[in-house]
Amino acid sequence: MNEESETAAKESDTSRHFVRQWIEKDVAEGKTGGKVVTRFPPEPNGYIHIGHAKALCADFGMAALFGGDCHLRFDDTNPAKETDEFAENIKRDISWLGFRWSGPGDGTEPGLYNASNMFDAMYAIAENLIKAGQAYCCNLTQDEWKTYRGVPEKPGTPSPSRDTPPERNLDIFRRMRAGEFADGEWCLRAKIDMASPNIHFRDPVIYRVRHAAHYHLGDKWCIYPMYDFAHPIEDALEGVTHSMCSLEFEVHRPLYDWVVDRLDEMGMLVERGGVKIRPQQREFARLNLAGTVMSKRLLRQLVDEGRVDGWDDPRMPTVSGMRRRGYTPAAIREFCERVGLSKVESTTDFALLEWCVREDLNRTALRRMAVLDPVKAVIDNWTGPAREVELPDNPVDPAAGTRKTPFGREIWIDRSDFMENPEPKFFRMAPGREVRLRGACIFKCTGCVHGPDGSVAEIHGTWDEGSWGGNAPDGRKVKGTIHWVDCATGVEARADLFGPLFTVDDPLRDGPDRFLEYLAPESKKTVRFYAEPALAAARPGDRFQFERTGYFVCDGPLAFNRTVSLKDSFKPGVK
RNA sequence: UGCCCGGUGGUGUAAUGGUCAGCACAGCGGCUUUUGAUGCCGUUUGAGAAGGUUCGAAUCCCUCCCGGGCAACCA
Repeated sequence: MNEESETAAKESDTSRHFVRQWIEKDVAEGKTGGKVVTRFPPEPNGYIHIGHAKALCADFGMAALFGGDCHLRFDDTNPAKETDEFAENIKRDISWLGFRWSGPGDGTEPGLYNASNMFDAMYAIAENLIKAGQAYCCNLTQDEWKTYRGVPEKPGTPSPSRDTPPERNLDIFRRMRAGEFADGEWCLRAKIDMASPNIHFRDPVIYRVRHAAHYHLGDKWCIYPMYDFAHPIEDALEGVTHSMCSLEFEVHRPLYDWVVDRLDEMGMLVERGGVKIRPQQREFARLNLAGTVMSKRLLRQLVDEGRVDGWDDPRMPTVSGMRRRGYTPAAIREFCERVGLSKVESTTDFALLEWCVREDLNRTALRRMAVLDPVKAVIDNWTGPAREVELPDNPVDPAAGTRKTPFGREIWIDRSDFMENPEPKFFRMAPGREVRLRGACIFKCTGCVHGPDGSVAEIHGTWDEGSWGGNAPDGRKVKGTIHWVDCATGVEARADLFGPLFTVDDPLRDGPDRFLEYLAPESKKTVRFYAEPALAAARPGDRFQFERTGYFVCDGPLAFNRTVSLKDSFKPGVK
């Protein structure tokens, strides 16, 4: 397939989603001033996960598609739980996924913005609002406000402070900033519509008092802007044209537009190519993955309670977990593309992610032989010295080359490749049968000896010297081919095997307080195994296919994590 | 029960008033195979319901049903 048709085939699949059509239209109508600008705006209070990867693909993907910029913006408007460590990890994870932020930036580095670097501007805008009679200070308690705000079906009651004159509001607001009030004592509200059926229009809080040190600005501020106020300002001041977020923000959109209107009135919208850039928000469905949870709070709980070994535990749906699991950036991106973008709330099969991972790894991972559940097989008629077999490093990519592997009288094979009393359709090793030892020779099993507990302790057999290389000189067919490791030279290593973290597709079926009830009792299993000598050279991060077994990633000296098993159409017990 | 959003095979999606509703994953069957992998071929399964507009509706309108969101000084 040539490059052109490949692109065409892809476009017919999922890339013409509603977001793309929306941006295409705006570009055609000249609303972008010649450049599409998007942004990815994480709050640095946790690690990003596969759900963020979907947003990343949308934000960076759309910018790339239209030749524009995508900013990375830390939405650090709530100092309570934000840290530099989280911010740095987010940057590392985004880079690892292959995305590069671009654009002027706010002076820290190109393409990078921090909401906190716009606090001065936000404060000035708030004062302008007060002067224009569009915002007022309110000292109702949160409980009192609940009553004033009312219920959606009926109009709310105006705050007693609603008609305070601007001069007094300005005075209180400045005292809020000066630190004269305790948390919650006063706040600043936008004066909009107490009768609106949209609760977010009923005089929302836009600034609150919060005596907490900010991870970058320390104690410079004791008042902080709320998301609904800050986000449209950030977008506008950065010249963002298309601002994408998840579905739950749909009802916030009128407020987003209200703030943008105010900025427009104040003449604060940036101009580009002779056009005023008016940022717009659209919403798409979050990613849900069957068999896991995606909420930052719940993931944090798993970490804090020691249910997993950390944010980067290979069972976690975090980007750092997936990296340690051996997933590739390309596979994760491909997965996100295939999931697509829509407004339908949905749950994606884990199988699709695994397919994307295998698809990528099949092309790129070097093959090695490793026996995870070893049992010894002895070639009783082997008399000569040890030999070497040469095997392709990757049969689907001849350019990967070959490697040599020792072979001798005693080898390890996998316990599951031998059946003393073979069931129907089992065509691996069994007494009286021939099987091919991959790359080496045809082996005829003559029997086995048992250990004290009755299990198979050692398998015996003979080899057909004329079949060296794997094919019988008389042309007879041998259906089964199994992998092996030479006992004399094999290296011992450790592997962690992972299963689903939860026992059901939807761990939240009984609500977020009971998801731990569905935690799988044994989602991680550690085994010691033998592998061909070439595996000893593996460096952390190297990915391999253990032939007939699965894909593994090196996680330390002679330590491996199973990324995903190979598909296996052999169904034991099925006739 | 106020407002907003959404309903296409098992799953995720495409189509934008005009061929038998397409693609992918999963499933199933077959061929190839020195990985029961990969590759290749085939195949099962779908418009939430009822009306209406139209020569023609997944697409437009209406009613109903179902699912989700919104009432933090979180984001």
